[in-house]
Amino acid sequence: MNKVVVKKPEHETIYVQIKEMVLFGEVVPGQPLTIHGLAEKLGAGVTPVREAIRRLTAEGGLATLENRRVVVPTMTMHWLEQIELVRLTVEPELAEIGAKKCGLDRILELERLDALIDEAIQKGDIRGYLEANYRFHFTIYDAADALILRRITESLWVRIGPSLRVVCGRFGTANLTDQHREATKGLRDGDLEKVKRALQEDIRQGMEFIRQTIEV
Amino acid sequence: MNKVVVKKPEHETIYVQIKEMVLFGEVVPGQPLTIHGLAEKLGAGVTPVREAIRRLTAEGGLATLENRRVVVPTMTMHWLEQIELVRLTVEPELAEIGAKKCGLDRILELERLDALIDEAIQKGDIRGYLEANYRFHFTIYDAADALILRRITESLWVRIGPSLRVVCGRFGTANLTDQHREATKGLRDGDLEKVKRALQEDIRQGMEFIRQTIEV
DNA sequence: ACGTAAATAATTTGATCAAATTAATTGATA
DNA sequence: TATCAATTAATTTGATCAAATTATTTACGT
Repeated sequence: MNKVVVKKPEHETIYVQIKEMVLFGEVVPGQPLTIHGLAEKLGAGVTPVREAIRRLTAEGGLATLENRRVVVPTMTMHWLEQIELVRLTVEPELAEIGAKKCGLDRILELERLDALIDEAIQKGDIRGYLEANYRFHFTIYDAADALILRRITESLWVRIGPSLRVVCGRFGTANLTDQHREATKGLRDGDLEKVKRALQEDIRQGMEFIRQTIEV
Repeated sequence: MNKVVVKKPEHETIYVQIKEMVLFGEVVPGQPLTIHGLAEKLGAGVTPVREAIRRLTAEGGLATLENRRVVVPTMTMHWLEQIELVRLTVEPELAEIGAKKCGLDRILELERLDALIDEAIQKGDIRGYLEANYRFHFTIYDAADALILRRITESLWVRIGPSLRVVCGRFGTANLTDQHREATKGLRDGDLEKVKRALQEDIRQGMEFIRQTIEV
């Protein structure tokens, strides 16, 4: 009867929920969020929501104005360049390390996710696309078992989530392209360099899409 | 009478205080921290302390165990490598951008801080050394005005703060070396490449010190 | 002495409330 | 109608308390 069921505190659960709202485009750049509003929407008390917001703010997914108001940050060209620099350094590295450790089960999972992505694109399901795309990337990254790089990467993804939502909304999902097929092929062939290059190109394309939605 | 005095909330103040405890070595790797203990020590209520801890945990300066206990994380070789990779990418970049925008006032400030560092080394003042060293680096980085890179860097520094404290404690401050003189010379001469190389070398040296204190 | 179970203490967690702060609305005046 | 001050409403903030959880101590039997 060795119960290893570690009951997680509510602020942890709330944190994940709000993070996914940001990550998967349920929230729009510039949108103001109130503590009460979130608490009500999520059916939670105000205390756990506050802690979750602080955490997400520390990660860059939200921002507190000097008025103490919490908003979803809007992307700027200046930020985009910084994010791209770090993504292009960290994510291909994560992908290379991860690719070495990817077993067949994980490769199959990746191919399943890639199919899900295509399906979401077909249906124009923005939320579905964003979620499957996220899970595809982080399924590789998680294999790398590099906590710090992983957390840095996640903090960059929460920053671009709302912008990706705008991209999909403006241009539709049909025009989206990615390098996932190349990546999974590389994985199957054990070609680490191919995986790395695929991720690099995938990131560049993604950032380019976002770049087009930023007003000068 | 345009009063622009924005009174900051207490959790913000507490956050800064705890962060500096971590950053400047007032806290030791593995050390447990309690919410009540911090609240009492800092003369604050328990609510702001909780929010500050969540924030710092998100940045990696603290960690919550599965027991819900909060501790100062201990460095591992695995983490060290990840931190070094990102530091060597981001900080020289920040330094180069920052160096371009450094006016004379900032250069003078840097030389003042460098003198402070030497003084602290002389006196064996660990806390003084760590604080001056931090301010030296971030005086350059702040000039770059690149918020995202700056926050990533800060999150790496809170991870190494406690370890640097251990380094100083074990080997003494007398054996510390840095490349600050090279950096300030480069700044005065407008030699951006020199500044960048100095920072790279400075980081490499610092990480090497820490590496020696990690048990295998 | 040693290990184990029960009891006690300490801590975290989340709800609730009052005070402070900020935003929105109203109404008066030009 | 537009502007500005005053009022009202909404929100954040921090303290406090009860419940839940975890750690520590005590007591007991071998």
